[in-house]
This record gives sequence, structure tokens and C-alpha cells, in this order.
Amino acid sequence: MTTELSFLADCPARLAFDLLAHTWDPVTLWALRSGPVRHGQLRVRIGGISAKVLTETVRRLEFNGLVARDARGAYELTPLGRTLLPALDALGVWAVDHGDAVLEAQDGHTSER
Amino acid sequence: MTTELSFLADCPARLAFDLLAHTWDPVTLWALRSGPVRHGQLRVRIGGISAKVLTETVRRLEFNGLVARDARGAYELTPLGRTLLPALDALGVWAVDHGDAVLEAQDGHTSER
DNA sequence: CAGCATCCCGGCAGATACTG
DNA sequence: CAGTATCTGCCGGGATGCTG
Repeated sequence: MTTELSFLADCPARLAFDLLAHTWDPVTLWALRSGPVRHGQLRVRIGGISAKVLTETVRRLEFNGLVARDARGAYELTPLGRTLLPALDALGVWAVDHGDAVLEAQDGHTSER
Repeated sequence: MTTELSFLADCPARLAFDLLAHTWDPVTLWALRSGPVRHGQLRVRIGGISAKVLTETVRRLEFNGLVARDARGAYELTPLGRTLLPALDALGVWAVDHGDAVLEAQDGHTSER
């Protein structure tokens, strides 16, 4: 499992995006905010993710040191993973504040055509 | 061009990640921070991106209302796009602060094996 | 229930060559 | 120089079925 990181164009944020590039990465991290959760429970909490993909996602986050497994096989955020939450939240706040504007921009282009 | 947005697992940050999901999206946005830039110039500034992919990237950002084209065909951030910069920067700061820890975690797993 | 092995499908990114 | 058309390789995500 190799998570090739890119160091292009002195855009430091790219590292973070590479770590969370896959579809379910941010949602999984988010779902682990409130503490350790086991596979089945986590699957329900996320919703719409297959068992295979959830395993892949968690393994990748684990490999990158953002998630760990406790003794009983439950998944939880590592201290490192927790440090990412505020930045993730900043994006969430942006989405809540400006999500509508994005949709409007999209609609604008589709109706003009 | 359809940019399907996901609304899963009440993770608001997902919207932002969907908008910047493609490889060169964050870097492109970042490269436009300092003002309008034309295609060729932008291509050099980003580095390593093909002309085709740059066009696709810029078109997509334009479609989502984050980037606009001025009269002379130069690309620039829209006001909406600018609002995203602080959150992007938050991720960048995180990467600078914790990037090493990620690499250590990766090395740890690869050497243990 | 957790995890792994397959197979399939679709889309992204790269390379190339061509048009205004 | 900007943009497009085409082809190709690759990988992520979904579905299914099987093992402890």
C-alpha cells in the first residue's frame, strides 16, 4: 500500500488533500470524531459505503497514522488524526456558508446553455 | 460536465472536498492567489501539468464558480473562490506542522513489516 | 460480523497530434 | 499560444461470494 505524496507547486495543502483524496476518507475521519467505533457500527454511521471499501479506507488512514485500532478491534482517531479535525471543520464551515453560492453558479451555467 | 455532489453522513466538509477532489484543483486555486494569470503562465507556475488537464481543471473550477476569465482570457479567482483560501490555508498550515509525523507513521509500518 | 478474493465498470490523468 | 480530439493505462469504488 503506497500513498504517493506530491510536493508540487509549493502548495502545502496538497499533502492534506492527498491524505484525504479518496471518496470516503473525510467522512470516515469525521465519523470517528466522537470516539472508538467498530466496523459494523462505523459502516452504519457513515452510510452507503461497502464493507470492502470501508476496510480499505480505514487501512489507509491507519497506514498514514490518522487512525488506530484498539484492543477490541474498534477504530479510533490517533492524536495526529485529531489535529486534523479543526482544519476539516474549517472546510465544513465554508461549505455551510458558501454551498448555496456554488449551486447557484452551477445552475447559472446550465441554464445559459 | 456534471460535478455530482455528495451529501452523505452529514459531513459538511465533503462538499469542499468534492469541489477540489481532482488532482490539480487545489494547486491551481493556490496558484491563482496572487491575481489573474494566463494559461501559459499558469501552466509554468503550477509545473508538471499538461495543457489539456489544465484546461479541464480551470473549466471545472469555472463551472463551480470559483474561477472566472477576464476580458483578456486570463484566469482569476472569483470572490467566492477567495473565500475558500483561508480554509485551504488551514490545511496547508496543518501539513507544514504535521507532515513529518505522517511520514514517520508510514515509515513505521513499512519497517515493522 | 470482519475480512479477503475476484471481476467489472467508469473516470481521471498523461501523451500525442492537430486546429485557430 | 490556447484549445481540442483521440487513444491509452491505471486505479478507485461497487457487487458478489467465500473463509474464519
